Amino acid sequence: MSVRKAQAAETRAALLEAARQQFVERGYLNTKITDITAAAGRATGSFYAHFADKDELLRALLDDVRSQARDQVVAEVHPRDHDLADRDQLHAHIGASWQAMRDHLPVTIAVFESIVAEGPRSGRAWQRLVADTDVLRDHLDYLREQHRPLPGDPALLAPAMGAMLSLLSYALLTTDHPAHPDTEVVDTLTDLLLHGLTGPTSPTAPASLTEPAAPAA
Amino acid sequence: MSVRKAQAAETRAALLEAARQQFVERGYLNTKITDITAAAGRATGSFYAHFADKDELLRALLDDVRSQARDQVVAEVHPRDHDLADRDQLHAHIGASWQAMRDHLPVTIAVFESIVAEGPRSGRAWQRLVADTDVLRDHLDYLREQHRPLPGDPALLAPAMGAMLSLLSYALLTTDHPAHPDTEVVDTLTDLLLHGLTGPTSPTAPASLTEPAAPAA
DNA sequence: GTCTATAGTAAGATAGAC
DNA sequence: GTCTATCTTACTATAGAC
Repeated sequence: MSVRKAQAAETRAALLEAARQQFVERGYLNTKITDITAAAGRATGSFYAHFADKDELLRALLDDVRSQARDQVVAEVHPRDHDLADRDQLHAHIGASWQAMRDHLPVTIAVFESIVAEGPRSGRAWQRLVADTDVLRDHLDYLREQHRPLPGDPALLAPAMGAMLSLLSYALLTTDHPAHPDTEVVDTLTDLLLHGLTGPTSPTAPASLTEPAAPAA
Repeated sequence: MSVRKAQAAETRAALLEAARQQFVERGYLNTKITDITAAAGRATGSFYAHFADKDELLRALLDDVRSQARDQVVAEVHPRDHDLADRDQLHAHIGASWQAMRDHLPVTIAVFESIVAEGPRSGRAWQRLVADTDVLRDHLDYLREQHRPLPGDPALLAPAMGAMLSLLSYALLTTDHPAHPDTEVVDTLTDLLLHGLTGPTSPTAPASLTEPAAPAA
């Protein structure tokens, strides 16, 4: 690679990194092109040598995230018959999603804002919710095929679960002094999604069929 | 009321109504002041005789919604000891929330967009999630006081449930051809939140203690 | 490719007649 | 209070030297 190309790649990388920082600091919509170039220590005009506009830069950031995610998936292998009704496996799924959103917080924020900014008629919020919960839905379909009891259509359940994770992570991760640590959030969401508000044993079930009335925690 | 005042009130109402329409059509952020005045059949300058900016207009819309909601709450009375572990009552709660978001769709959309536009550092997403699920949290606290089993801290559970409702409603209600009717959504969310993915009876429980194996739907 | 300087644009907000 | 016309601003995006 020539010196010129290396410098160009460096500038491009600096712009991407500066953008990440600014997106967390100001949000995607409030970040101006000049905010990015200033944070990267470059001139305004240099931005356009690498990206047509802010949107194209965001797509570049997204590509990075996706290629990373692809590597991870390949590394882990991910069979369809994961049993989401098993607490450990559900916990792992939710924990991984949460961690991914935290790891890629600038992109998480930027994508969220850009989708909302597109306006309601675009229908992209639903599109993305469906797309992002594709794997989840596949697992639920598998459960259904096995005649496991499910509270509803996997095509609706998966986006619903994704909505909870997505908005809650956005809200919590963008708070300076989070009221709840990650472990608590993941544990709570796991138990909520696994057994609901009523807990593992229904409180209305006759006591004789359950344990000898354990004292509540 | 004088004629002049009546005309003014009429213009104000026309602006509010036009804004509602435009917010659904274009979204809050993409709606220009001129879009509102044009849709209301008024001149651009007239806007500023009634509102300082778009944000103040949104606050006016919010006040309308809040006063309506207040009336409804007063009408229904709403005791703290509603039992959210009872399916009918949980179903009613979720159904009412869903219906409210649909009824006030323009404001739902606008508030959502304006919060996101404020950027991540404002922390307002979490603030609003907590504020909007205030009543829900109160019900959960009550359950906890009665030593009912809960999957986690009501201070986290309530916002989590609110996040699911909020983002899912935004995504679904802004789709032209919704893939799922309201009744299905409310039913599914109710069952998911009540008993989780595992359904009312744990699939790992010995069959002898449950019903004689009903065929899956 | 990167810089400085500037052109272009879109929208918010105001002035002043009626 | 409402209108038309205009001012202002803030940002995007480009031009042209190096």
